[in-house]
Amino acid sequence: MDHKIPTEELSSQQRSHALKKMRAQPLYQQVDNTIRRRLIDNVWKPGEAIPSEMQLAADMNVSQGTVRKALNDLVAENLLFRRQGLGTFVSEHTERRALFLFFSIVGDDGQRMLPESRLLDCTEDMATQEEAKRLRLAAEEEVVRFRRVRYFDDVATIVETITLPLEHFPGFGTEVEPPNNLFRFYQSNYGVTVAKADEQLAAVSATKEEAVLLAIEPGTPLLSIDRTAKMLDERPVEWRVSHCDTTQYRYVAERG
Amino acid sequence: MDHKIPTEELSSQQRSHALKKMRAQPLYQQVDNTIRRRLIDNVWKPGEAIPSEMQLAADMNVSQGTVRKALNDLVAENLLFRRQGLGTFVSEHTERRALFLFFSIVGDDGQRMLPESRLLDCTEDMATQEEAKRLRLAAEEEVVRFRRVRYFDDVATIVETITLPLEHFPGFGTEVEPPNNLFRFYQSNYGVTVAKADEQLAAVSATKEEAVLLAIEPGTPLLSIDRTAKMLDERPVEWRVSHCDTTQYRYVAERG
DNA sequence: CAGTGGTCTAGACCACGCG
DNA sequence: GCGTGGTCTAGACCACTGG
Repeated sequence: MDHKIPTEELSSQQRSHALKKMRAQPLYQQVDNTIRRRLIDNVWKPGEAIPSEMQLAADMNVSQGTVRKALNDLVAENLLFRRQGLGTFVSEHTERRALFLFFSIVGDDGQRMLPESRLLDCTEDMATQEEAKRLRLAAEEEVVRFRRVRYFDDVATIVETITLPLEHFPGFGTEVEPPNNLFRFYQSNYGVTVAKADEQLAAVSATKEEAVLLAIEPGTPLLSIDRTAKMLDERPVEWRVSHCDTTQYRYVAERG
Repeated sequence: MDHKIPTEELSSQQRSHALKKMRAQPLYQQVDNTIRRRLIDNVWKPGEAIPSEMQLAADMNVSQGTVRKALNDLVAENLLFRRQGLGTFVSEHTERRALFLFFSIVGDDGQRMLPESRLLDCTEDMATQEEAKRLRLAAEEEVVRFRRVRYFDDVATIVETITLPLEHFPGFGTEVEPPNNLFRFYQSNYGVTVAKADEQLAAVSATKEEAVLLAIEPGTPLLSIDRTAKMLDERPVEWRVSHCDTTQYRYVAERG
């Protein structure tokens, strides 16, 4: 920060100029980081409007254009969205967001829909070695582990095993049954916003139990989707392994 | 592009202002489309530098900032890349690009590498109904169809079936054997640039033939990657179905 | 050194949503 | 009408590259 005049009697504009030279990071990245931090700290909550570009620019002693560039990046990451004439808002985990951002299974016809869920079991336990690794937990930490079957149009299609660090989800599953849209539930009840997810896919054989649950033959090929969901600050918060019968459904992706 | 030229004694600023009102499309999108068109028409070829931002701005009678915004979008789509101090360049299908943009299989350890290929067969034929649908071909069009096995560290892992419209690839496969990096070959030898690809994944059982080729048991679950690759103008140019043994490898994706 | 892209500002006007 | 974001311009200075 320095590109403004290093003298005494300075207007706020001149002041920030004085500090803007020799900056290690571009101004718009500093603005980006500041805003990101406020999202992580829940200073601005999902669904709410953040201050206007002009307001933010005045607060941070930068021009509107610089704020705008920072906001553009955050909008591109789906952390914020804009509505012309209204303002800039913090993204929420709506049904639509879940469907298009974090759910990649579609019907043979390309139809997108969220499957219904039926809970199989839910227990609290110490993290296994694999769970600790995926969730970056220290040894001996507690987790909630639950499984469910998911249905498209009443046809059982997916068996899911989900592990959550109990630290971030106190009392999870002991009071109320986990709802179908988990990400929205994490956000509204625990202040945990899922921002990104890494997925690893492989083909596996249906176990006997999976065969019963999905009404298929044991050994039928299933698509395994191994997903780690992360918060705004990149910390993992959910590990989910979904085994999906792809007779009538497909996992879709776009590259390039 | 119209908001310039047709007046006599106006400053360029006045001129552009006078005609920039009431435009249907933002200026930067018109610039984007113009540049995109030149890429599609191979006016600027892969690897080459395009004119500088200042030059483009002067050519199109817009400000550098407007050109910049258009270029930013094209860079975000990986169609162009910039090198500070040097210029803006048209992207090429390098090994690196193939690996990170269009190849999603990684080792258990997260290691990325391109597998070697061995051609099984290669024939010219009429497009099947399915092929015509995937490649958006009219009835009775000719295609080249070939299959190959791909090896990671000399271990057979993937069986691929690839279909190309002969129209875009005259003489393909009859003269030289298709190389390992096909996209680069399409680009350098046929002027066909693959810009995007849609993928559909499912789990399938290995056929007897696949079992032999991959040295596995028949019925072993394989990951099926059904991919349609598209040119800059969205026209499909390659249909590829890869059946991958995921014992030691994974398909990776990132969401959100 | 000149030329390129990268950052930043200041200010104009437009398009939209709401009271 | 007013405040919001959306587009566009003009011009400044920085950082990097090559000759």
